[in-house]
Amino acid sequence: MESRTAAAQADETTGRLADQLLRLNRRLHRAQRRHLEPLGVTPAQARLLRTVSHSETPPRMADLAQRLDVVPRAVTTLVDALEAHALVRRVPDPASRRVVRIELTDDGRATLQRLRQARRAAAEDLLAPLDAAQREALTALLAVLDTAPGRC
Amino acid sequence: MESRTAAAQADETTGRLADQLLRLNRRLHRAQRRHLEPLGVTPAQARLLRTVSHSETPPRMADLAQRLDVVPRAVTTLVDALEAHALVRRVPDPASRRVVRIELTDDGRATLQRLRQARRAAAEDLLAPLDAAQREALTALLAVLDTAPGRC
DNA sequence: GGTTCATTGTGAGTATAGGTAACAATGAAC
DNA sequence: GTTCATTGTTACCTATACTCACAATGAACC
Repeated sequence: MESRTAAAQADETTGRLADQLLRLNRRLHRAQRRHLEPLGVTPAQARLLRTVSHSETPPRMADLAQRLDVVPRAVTTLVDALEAHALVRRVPDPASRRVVRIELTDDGRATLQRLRQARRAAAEDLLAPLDAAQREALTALLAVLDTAPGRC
Repeated sequence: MESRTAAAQADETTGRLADQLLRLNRRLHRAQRRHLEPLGVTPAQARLLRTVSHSETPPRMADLAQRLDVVPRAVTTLVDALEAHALVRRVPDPASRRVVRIELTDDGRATLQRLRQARRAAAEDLLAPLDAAQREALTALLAVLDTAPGRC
């Protein structure tokens, strides 16, 4: 009987998490949009931009798709938009004519700087209620989820 | 100098959280979609269905918008879809001809049951790497964020 | 050589989830 | 009774990501 109660409790907790995450994500998305709007960059574009900047060598489209955990086709649209704003450049790979490498432009690097501040502000908006220790705890837990994909 | 390092560390943590949440949310969304698809219900519709079921009295559209933290227009679309599948019913309010109240149908109640299991399975997929204590800690942290909206 | 097969990126089209703006119907306040 | 706020909705737009199909390329194999 007690084990059933405990199990029900665990189910309740597990079920609640989905709602909490969805709700939080919606707020995060809004906060990001608000802060990124003046830069003319959407959240997904910003993420791609950061991913490019974190790569030692200019990544291929397929690399980006993998790192962003997205289907390759989705990367095309994002790069299209960023290239239209001259923040990145599609560069042919000399070694293989199939691959396209993505490079940051000077404009891209510049907006990346402003973007970091915007992101920090957005996260700050959202995370204001948590102190430093709680944020550490939260990232630690999320890191476990991110690195160990479970049954997904 | 050390304080700058600590501040930089905090910024790094704060910034990381955004990425982690976005990534996790994408996975959650996929897991939900996978599990809900056989039921013919999308994640947002499922959430609305649950919200209706948690209300003592049949909620108004505006109530749902507020509880779901979306704009009223978004609720219309969701209810349209659910009503098309005969899972909910729009009922005129006798007290005011402006308001529309949303009631679960018998079919709605039935799918709600199957839906709970699907959601549990989806959450389980995602949260497999965490033990019960960690899940408790995570919900606790998220609850703080949900209830105290910070500067949003 | 050529044939087959896998990789890479993208066009076309779709779905989901949300948002704005305008509006008609209604209720409330003065 | 005129003005104002609330409620839901019509119409349209955006962001994000998906599938499917396909052309171009490279690699492997005979």
